[in-house]
Amino acid sequence: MKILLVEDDHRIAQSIKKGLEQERMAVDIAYDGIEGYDLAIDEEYSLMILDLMLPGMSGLEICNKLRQNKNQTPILILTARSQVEDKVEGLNKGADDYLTKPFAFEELLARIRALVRRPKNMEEDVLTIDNLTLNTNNFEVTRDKNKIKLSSKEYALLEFLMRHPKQILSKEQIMNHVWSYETDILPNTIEVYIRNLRNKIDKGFSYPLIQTVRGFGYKIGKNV
Amino acid sequence: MKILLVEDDHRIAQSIKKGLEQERMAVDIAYDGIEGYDLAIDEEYSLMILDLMLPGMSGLEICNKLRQNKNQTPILILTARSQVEDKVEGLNKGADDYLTKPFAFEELLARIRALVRRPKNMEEDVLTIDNLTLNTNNFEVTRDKNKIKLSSKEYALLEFLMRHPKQILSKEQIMNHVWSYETDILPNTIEVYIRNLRNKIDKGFSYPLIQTVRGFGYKIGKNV
DNA sequence: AAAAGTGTTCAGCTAATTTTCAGATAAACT
DNA sequence: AGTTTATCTGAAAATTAGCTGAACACTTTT
Repeated sequence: MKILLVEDDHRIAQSIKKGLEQERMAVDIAYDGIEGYDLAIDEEYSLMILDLMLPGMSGLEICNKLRQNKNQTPILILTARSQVEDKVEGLNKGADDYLTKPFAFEELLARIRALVRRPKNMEEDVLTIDNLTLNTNNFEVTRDKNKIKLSSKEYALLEFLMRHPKQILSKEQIMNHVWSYETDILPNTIEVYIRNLRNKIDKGFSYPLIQTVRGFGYKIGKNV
Repeated sequence: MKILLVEDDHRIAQSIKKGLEQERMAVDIAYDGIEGYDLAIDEEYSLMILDLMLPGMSGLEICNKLRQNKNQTPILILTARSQVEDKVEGLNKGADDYLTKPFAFEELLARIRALVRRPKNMEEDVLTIDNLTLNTNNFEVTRDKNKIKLSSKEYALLEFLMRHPKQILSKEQIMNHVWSYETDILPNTIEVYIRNLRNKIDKGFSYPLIQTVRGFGYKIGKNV
């Protein structure tokens, strides 16, 4: 999957690129609107991510022009919170979805997954680990048929763990994926969330699914 | 692989250079920002390592200017712990990653490997010596299919040994690579770690894989 | 306006890890 | 054989990672 990212803020661009590459996607970056537009017409992308505010040509302009040229590639618009009013206009001009900054990386991933999901390649949207399930459509989490109520951060953390089963995820990785790139939290915050999750999904069951790997991080799965 | 290192602390610069050259990389050093910037535009590097605090021109300034000139070379920023807040700004200006001082040399190497890893030349991330394997993705270590649990220092030491099979590594080399350049440990600490590793990966097997070379150091591999 | 829920921090605790110490072993050198 | 020096070892001491109950500031619900 090849993605075009047009974003003038190098920090955001690099961190998105890094994250997407970890998900085995190929990412081209353009740091201004003109460069972005040129790439968009020259290359074949599965998805384009456009920042709204860009030097040279705005995301909306790019979007508009591409659609006029019958380019059907899915487009995701990034906008600052103050620009939310532009949402309507953005979707008008042919964008398929939008995401307000700042966002947690996993939010972006979720949008991307939704946009490039083709009816044919039925993606699995119920994640399952042992007798624990997480339904990404209705956000329902169950263990052994028992419904479990989670707060949104707890849910986001659990989803991240479940998307990387058996992998050890460090606190830093968790921080970078589950929290917005602007927030700065202590490592202890993650410990607290892990405890909360354990209280909800492990407590009362015969074996735990969240494992601590001291010195490295956490992983999800039945312990072998 | 040619690397530019811009660092005004001679001690750190030299020790990094020495370490990288051992890894068969060519290293140019600049001791101030201006010299560094000039080298960066004159030469072609595969990677640049910039200290944040530099006489003449700061690492950020260099980074910024290079990016403005469309220089795409990966940049790794070194920052003191007290300057962590600058992380945001650093990544803003186009740096690809950052590392806080003090660090163990192997941490730096890991970042470098990540930054210059090209999607095409799938690097091997499972190290193997005889029937001993170390998976750098999930930190799993096995000998003859038996999973072995290591603490993080034990793991770091074993990884270092396994990345240099059959080479004799002196206690000093081990100290410089596996421990942060600030920590000061007795040589005996390494002896203790070697014993711990032996207890976990050699004990109970018909032949040992960790060899002592009296007067020189240690090496890993089946003894011939 | 009160109550309940959420995200985050804090301080104290425990247990594992890291480091040191002091005596034992073993190789190398007279 | 005796001495010297490097390495090994068991155990103690110091340090740190992770867990926990509770507090705090905010939001949302009632």
